[in-house]
Amino acid sequence: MNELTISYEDFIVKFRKTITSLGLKNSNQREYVLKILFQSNSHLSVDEIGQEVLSKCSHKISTATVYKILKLLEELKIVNCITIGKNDKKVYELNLKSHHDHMVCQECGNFIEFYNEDIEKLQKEIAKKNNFLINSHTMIIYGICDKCQ
Amino acid sequence: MNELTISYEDFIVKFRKTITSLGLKNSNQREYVLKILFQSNSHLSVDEIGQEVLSKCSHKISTATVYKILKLLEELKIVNCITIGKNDKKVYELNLKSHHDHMVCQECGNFIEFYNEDIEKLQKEIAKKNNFLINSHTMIIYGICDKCQ
DNA sequence: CTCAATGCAAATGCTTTGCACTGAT
DNA sequence: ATCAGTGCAAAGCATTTGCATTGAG
Repeated sequence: MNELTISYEDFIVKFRKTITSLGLKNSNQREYVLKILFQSNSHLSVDEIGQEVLSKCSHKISTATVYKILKLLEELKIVNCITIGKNDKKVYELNLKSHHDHMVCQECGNFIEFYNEDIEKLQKEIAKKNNFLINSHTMIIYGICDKCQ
Repeated sequence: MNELTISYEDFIVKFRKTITSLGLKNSNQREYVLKILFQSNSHLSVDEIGQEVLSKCSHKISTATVYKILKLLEELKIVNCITIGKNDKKVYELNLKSHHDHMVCQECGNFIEFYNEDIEKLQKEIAKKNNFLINSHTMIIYGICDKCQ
């Protein structure tokens, strides 16, 4: 589920082109956030991204800026955001991975990612039956993971 | 999807028994909220519940109280809460209906409910494979509904 | 040089909490 | 009479916004 098919270098070059083609300006902050997301295997919250930028890039980044950057990246479909769990925390991940859904352990908070072709197919069928045009979907299974039982 | 198998009278009598058996005290406010949820076909936000209580029960209810009541009802598994859409609004519905998932129209905000036995089965299989104990799940398909296309 | 991006602080919105008062048992 | 429930206002968070400053092109 986690094999990225693109190197960070290629990814960032592509990102710079995207930014430029939109008439926007790139910034170190944007690349810091992307680097952190690229390196991370897990889903990160806004605060976690800020902390990681500080510790791994030695740069204090404003929380407001992180929000602004993530908003842009979401619009560009470069990151995904999911709202998870009891406290409805929002977490972000790069959109490089193929689509997948999540099982969340209510004990330890860890995620298991999964993908099931048949479920995707069934979703499309249901949508078609209701003449509903699918844009995206989220599916989260809550429970207790192997370790925590 | 919407056929309730219990009358409001029976439902509220059962609720009173539950409250009493827990050593709690019932209140008009709790019954107002339950009545509104019972009457409603849609998912209501906290504010909407407050407004409906005012207009249909002629009683101004404190928002804090609505939150407290909903929290209790969630713990008692009497209501479900789902977080939906762009603005991550929380909406509530009675747990009387059988389990179902949702399609949300990103244009008009309306929901279509659906239930699919095969998807439920597949979820259970996936969980079993990962030795994950399912507690609950949410599945939301985002897109554009029939009317809005 | 120009205009977008950043960063701070203030503002907003949703939810929770503390506490005095009300009301159910 | 007792103790839970309510309602208000204040406090807490997460997120957004306004605006002056910084920096990329």
